[in-house]
Amino acid sequence: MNQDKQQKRKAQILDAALRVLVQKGYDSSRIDDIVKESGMSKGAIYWYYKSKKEVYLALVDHWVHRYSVTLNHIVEEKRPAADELKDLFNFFIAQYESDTVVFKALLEFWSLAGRDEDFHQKLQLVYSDFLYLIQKILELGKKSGEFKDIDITATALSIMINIEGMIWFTLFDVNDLTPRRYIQTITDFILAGLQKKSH
Amino acid sequence: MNQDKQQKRKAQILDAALRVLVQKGYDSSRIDDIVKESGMSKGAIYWYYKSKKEVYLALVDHWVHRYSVTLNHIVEEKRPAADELKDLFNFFIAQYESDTVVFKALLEFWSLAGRDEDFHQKLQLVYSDFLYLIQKILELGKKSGEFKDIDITATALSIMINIEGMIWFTLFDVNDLTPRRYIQTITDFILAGLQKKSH
DNA sequence: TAAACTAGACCGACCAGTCGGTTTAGTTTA
DNA sequence: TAAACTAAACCGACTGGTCGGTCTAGTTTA
Repeated sequence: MNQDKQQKRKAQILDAALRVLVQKGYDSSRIDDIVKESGMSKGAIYWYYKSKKEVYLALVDHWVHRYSVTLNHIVEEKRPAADELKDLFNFFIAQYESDTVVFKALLEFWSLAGRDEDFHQKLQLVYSDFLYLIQKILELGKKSGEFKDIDITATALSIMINIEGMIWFTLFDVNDLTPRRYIQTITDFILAGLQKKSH
Repeated sequence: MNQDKQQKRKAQILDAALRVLVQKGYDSSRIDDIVKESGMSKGAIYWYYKSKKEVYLALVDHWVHRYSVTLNHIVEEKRPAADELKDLFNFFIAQYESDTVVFKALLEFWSLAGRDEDFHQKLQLVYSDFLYLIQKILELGKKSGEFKDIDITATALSIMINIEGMIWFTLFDVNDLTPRRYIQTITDFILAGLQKKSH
């Protein structure tokens, strides 16, 4: 069986695992749920992954890989820092509007990171990279004279937290506030705080 | 047995439940863990609460009640909106610095809200109230002419998300960034975005 | 024909909640 | 005031069910 087919099979398992994860949470998600959801057999799942935990660790990698391609692309081409930030926000809006399930899963992984060292290590790395990426944008804006002299680390974290905060919309209602309007508001807000007055 | 003793017993259970919750997560937390942690017997716990779920639902109420006293106090006395906001932030810094365990538990409750209707309803209410409180402060600042004409709902949510974002520090490391420095940075940031230029 | 499966029985560990019984604190009786 | 009584508070062994992971015996795919 070729690599492609194997990748498809793995993706089939991970897709099922993702759906199960957001419905039940990690601890209450059953291998048999993944069996049902994926349409594969228990044997097949244990053929590709050696344990339940391995499945979910692979799920993190799967999505990190998907996201990092686009994210790195945003920073690579040199443009005004403000535009790069906007692209970043827009990417996550688009992501949210096309499918909220990944955001829901994220919450579960945060929770897991708090009590499992393997998940903690993996996510620590993911977030270090993500923060580094935002910091690069901020530094760029600072060096080019586009941005004020702000605390880059703290600002980067705030930006990240506001993006991750979209999880909130998957959980609760806020009057008629949409993620799009939310992100647009905080984009304006953040840029107002960052940019030097141009007049 | 008098009310006081009963309340003490319940607090003893809830304290233990909180510690167990952050160590194991909801689904993997065992009644026997609470037994061990509280020094009480299984029978005693089931005497006060009819199920595991009831214990944790009571835990939410317990802390909501504790927090709401202070929070409402901050808004009650009429002072400049910026000062009220600062007090809000300072309250959560103090809270975090004295004990991070409640922040960790919060994450678990968010996760639970995503898959359990009872927890969802309870937290929806908690957050509606909290958002309402922040909105009141923002409206106050707007009416008094202290603040610009911002999107109150979206700004309130962003403030809340940045506060809740302190959870991040219980999970991961960011270079040498502390919650205090983080909150101070975003306080400046937010106030800069909100306040009218005073010169 | 070897790898990639399917179906599902099975094992051992684990655990929420129950229940029969005991203790404690307080009240009534004689 | 001491014995008898009562109900709340509490104890912990036990049960019925659950589930991750294994394994077997056969089938399909490339």
